[in-house]
Amino acid sequence: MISQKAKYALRALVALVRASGHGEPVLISEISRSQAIPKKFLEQILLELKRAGIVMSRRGRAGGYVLLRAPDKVTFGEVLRLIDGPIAPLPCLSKIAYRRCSDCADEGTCEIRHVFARVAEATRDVLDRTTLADAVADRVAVLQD
Amino acid sequence: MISQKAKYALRALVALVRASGHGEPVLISEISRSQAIPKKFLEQILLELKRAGIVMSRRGRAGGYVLLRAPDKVTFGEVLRLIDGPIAPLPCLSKIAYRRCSDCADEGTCEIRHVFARVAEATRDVLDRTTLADAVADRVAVLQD
DNA sequence: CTATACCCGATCGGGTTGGTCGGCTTCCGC
DNA sequence: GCGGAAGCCGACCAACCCGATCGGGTATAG
Repeated sequence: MISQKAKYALRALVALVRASGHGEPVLISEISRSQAIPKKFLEQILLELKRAGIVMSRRGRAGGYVLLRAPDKVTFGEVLRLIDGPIAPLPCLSKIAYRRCSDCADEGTCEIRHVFARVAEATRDVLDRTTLADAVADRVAVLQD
Repeated sequence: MISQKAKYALRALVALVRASGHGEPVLISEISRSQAIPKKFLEQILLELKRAGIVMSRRGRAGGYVLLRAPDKVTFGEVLRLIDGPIAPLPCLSKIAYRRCSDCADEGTCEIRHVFARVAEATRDVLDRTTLADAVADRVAVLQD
C-alpha cells in the first residue's frame, strides 16, 4: 500500500499537468479544492516536490506552482521514492537505500530475497517507465507501452 | 516493504519444508534458533499460520509444527496477505479487501489507479505463482517458470 | 503427575502517518 | 511603499502500527 501522501503528490502533479499550458502558476488552494486534498498537508507535499526539483513556485500575489520539467520526464517511481522511500519490498533489494538483512547469512542463497527480487524488478519496470505524461494521455494508449 | 513479521513467516515456512520429510514435528525453539527469530514472536506467527490452515501443531512433549499442505500448494501471496494484508498498492485495487478511494470520483478515469493496476497485476503474477516448493528448489530452476 | 511445548491475551516503547496551527517571508498591484 | 495574497516553515498532535516481551494457561507424552 502506498501512503496517502504519495497518492496526494501524484494527484497534485497530474492536476498540474492538466492545468498548465497556460503557463500560469496554479494555486495550492485550487489544487486542494479540485482534488480534495487538505490544504496545509498539500503545502508540505508541494514543498518537498519543489526541493526535489520537480516543481517550482512563485510567492506572493499571483503566485502558485508550476511543473518544472516536461511531463514525460517525471516518472511515478521518482515521486514514490521521494515521498514513501524505497520501492523494493526488502531493504536488501533497494537501490536507493540498501541495507543488509541482519538475519540472513548469505544473500546469494536467501530464498525469500530471490523471490522478491523478481517482484522488485516487475514493479520497477512499471513505475520507472510510466510518466505523468503517460498517465494523463488517453487511457487506451497507456496499455501499449 | 514487507513487514519483518511476514519475512519471519516465510523464513519459518521454508525452514519447515527443509526440516520435514522425516514427518516429525519441528520445534518452535528449533526454528527460532536456526533462523534467528525471537521465539515468542515466532510463536504468534506460527499460530496465525495454523489458524489459516497452512500448518498444524502437536502440543506437549514431542510436539512441534508440521506443514499441512504440500509445499507447492502454499504460495508467497497467500502468506503475505495473511500477515501483511492486501498486496495491492491501493485499497481500490485489492481483491481481498476492496475499499473505494474516498477522494477519487470515478475509478474508471482515475489515472493513478490505472497505473497502479498494472503494478498490482505484475506483483500478483509473481507472488501468486511462486510457492514454497519453488523457493526451496534449485535456484536455477526458479528462473524458468 | 510432571516436564515439555504449544496457546493466548495483555502490554509496551518507539516510530510513522496524516494532519493542524500559527506565524514568517515574499511579492504584486495600487 | 503598503496591504494583502500567497507560499514557507517549524512545532505539535492524535491515532495507529510494528516488533517484541511477559506471564501465565492448557494439552500431552512418558
